[in-house]
Amino acid sequence: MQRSHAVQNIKTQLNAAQYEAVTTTEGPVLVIAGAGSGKTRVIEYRSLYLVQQNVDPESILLLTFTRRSAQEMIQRASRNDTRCAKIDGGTFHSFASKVLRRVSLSLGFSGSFTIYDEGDAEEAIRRCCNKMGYDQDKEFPKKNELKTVFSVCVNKGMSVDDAVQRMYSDYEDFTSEIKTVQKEYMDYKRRNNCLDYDDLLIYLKLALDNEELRDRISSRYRYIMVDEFQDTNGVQADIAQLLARKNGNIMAVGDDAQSIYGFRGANHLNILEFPKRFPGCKVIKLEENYRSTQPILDVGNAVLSNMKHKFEKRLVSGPGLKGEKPALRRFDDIYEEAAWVADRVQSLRAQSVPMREIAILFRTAYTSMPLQSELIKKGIRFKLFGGRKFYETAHVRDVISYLRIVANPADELAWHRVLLLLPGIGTRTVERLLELISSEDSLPHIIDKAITPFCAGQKHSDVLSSFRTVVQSIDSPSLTPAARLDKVIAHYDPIMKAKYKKDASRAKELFMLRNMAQRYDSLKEFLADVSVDPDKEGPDDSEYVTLSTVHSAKGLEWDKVFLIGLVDGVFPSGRSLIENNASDIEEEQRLFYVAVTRAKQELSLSFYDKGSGEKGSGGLCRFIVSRNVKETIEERGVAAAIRRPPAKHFSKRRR
DNA sequence: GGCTACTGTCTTTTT
DNA sequence: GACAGTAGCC
Ligand SMILES: Nc1ncnc2c1ncn2[C@@H]1O[C@H](COP(=O)(O)OP(=O)(O)OP(=O)(O)O)[C@@H](O)[C@H]1O
Repeated sequence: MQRSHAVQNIKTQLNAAQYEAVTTTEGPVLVIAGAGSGKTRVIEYRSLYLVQQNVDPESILLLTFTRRSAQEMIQRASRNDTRCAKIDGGTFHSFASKVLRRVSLSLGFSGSFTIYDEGDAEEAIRRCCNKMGYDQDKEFPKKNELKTVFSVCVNKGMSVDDAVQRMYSDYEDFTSEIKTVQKEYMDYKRRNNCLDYDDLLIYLKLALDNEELRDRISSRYRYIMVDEFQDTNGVQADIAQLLARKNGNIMAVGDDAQSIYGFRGANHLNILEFPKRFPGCKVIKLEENYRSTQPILDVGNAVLSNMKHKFEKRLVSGPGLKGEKPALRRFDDIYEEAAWVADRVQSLRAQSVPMREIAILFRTAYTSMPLQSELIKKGIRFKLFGGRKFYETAHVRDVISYLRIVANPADELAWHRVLLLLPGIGTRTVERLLELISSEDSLPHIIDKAITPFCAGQKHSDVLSSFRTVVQSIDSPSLTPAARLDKVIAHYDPIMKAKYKKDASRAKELFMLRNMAQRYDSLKEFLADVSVDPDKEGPDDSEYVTLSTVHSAKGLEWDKVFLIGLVDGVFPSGRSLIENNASDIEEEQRLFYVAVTRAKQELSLSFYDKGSGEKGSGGLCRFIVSRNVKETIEERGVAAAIRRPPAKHFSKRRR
């Protein structure tokens, strides 16, 4: 009785196609539909529906693109039925990290592995190059280029030869050296008990390829749902398939026109070929858009129609929402634009528009700096997404490294970092110490055999013994991660003050880190989340404007959206133009489509003249210049720009 | 010999 | 503002 009431309730929240997707629980299902058509809502209500059919929530697995979106969906479903909180969800990477801690021994490595972020991986590669003496050659590929090659090999399933030829043909003469570095790098990670992001996927797939392990991992999952399937890569699609092999109940959701992670190996063909991969798959299309007004959708449609790959879909507002044509404004420079946007946000605030319903989107995070200072000047609170900084700043990494050596004493990069901070120790001494450290197998041994003897005859013996004491004291398993951080920070504080003079913001950030750590009981979990979950803070219900890269805005929506910096060479990015690679530029175009379709009621487009540099025209973004797109927008003069006195030319010089 | 402080270069997008 | 490379200092 109660159940049918609940199902009835679900039905009222969905249209017919959505309802069909929600209630088709058995077998493979593909939901493919345009932006704002209610795909996310399908996943949310399907989770709820399953649980209300008395499916064990722990047997439902929800794989999404960011952990934040998984958590949000689960949270919303839980509001209707608290059992939903037990649904298992996360990104492919976070799922892999969790599973591998459990089964790593069967694959031949310890469960206490460290996860490298991009910076760590590059540093490890640098060390491998040095070891081989390749760093002497100035022409040799840079470490980040090498990382890209290795990553492409994994994520696009290519050989080193193909990857080098396709992406860096200049380096073809180095191909055999590059292969050597790759081997060295793999060896290095194994010795140090570390995995990079790609390894997480590779090893998870490896585990799933083994029948017995696959059973151990996947038997508990009876229903699997994957969001944003157009942005999965080959390995991830394989993983999904292997996980679903037993029960066959898998739903993929996505929109091929919104594929924006090709640079990371995503293959938008995955979603189109999903029915081939899963024979008997039911394909459901959602036709109506519930998010945006028709004039906003018209811009999206015009962009869609310009794409080389033709998408037959057209976005139509289901409820027939009316609204203003999106406006396009031109500014003299980026500072004018920033000042104008900040002004507009301020007047919206004066009209009591909730700040949560406003977002300012841009192609690259660092171009938002002028805007940030304008908002600060006006006392408008904002939160920045994308352009990942926090965990990458030197001081945060320093502090985290102390914890890493405790969690995994074989983590050479962490030792390297921590030792270099000590006075009187430079690169040479660090290398000597690392040599000693690598031959010991536990932290106490390392301290006894390597650190203590070294400290003996040193000048700065006071600092060195303080270092030793701290490392020893944070090795106690009974301490919480936060308590350990306290000790580390106490030791690190004077080092930081010496390194960065008077910088209060860094101390504040370490305090934030400590607060985050407080939510964890286990050190390993905390460290795993630091690398696998970029989401820094907990829930925050204060009022703030969202500043975000378009990539990080995927799947989200706001009443008012300002899309700034629509300058050819900025958006599309200069990098994509310089290579003149058609598929890169198309990805930028899809990115623009994603950006436009975030807005519910009001969309403002703006650009400034940059003057043509080497890359791009420096004028208006090429995706807007097309006649059919221009017809969907309203070009506005900028009264505000004239109002601005030359004050900000001042700030321009100072920036 | 090894450490440190200084200078010039370059900055897409993210798990 | 972070990093690589370099010159000078202990
Ligand atoms: N059946 C419906 N009736 C009314 N509103 C709906 C319905 N389905 C979805 N919506 C609303 O439409 C908006 C967009 O939905 P949703 O975020 O699920 O779309 P999406 O397809 O996931 O979009 P994107 O591809 O951009 O991620 C949301 O505000 C959602 O609440």
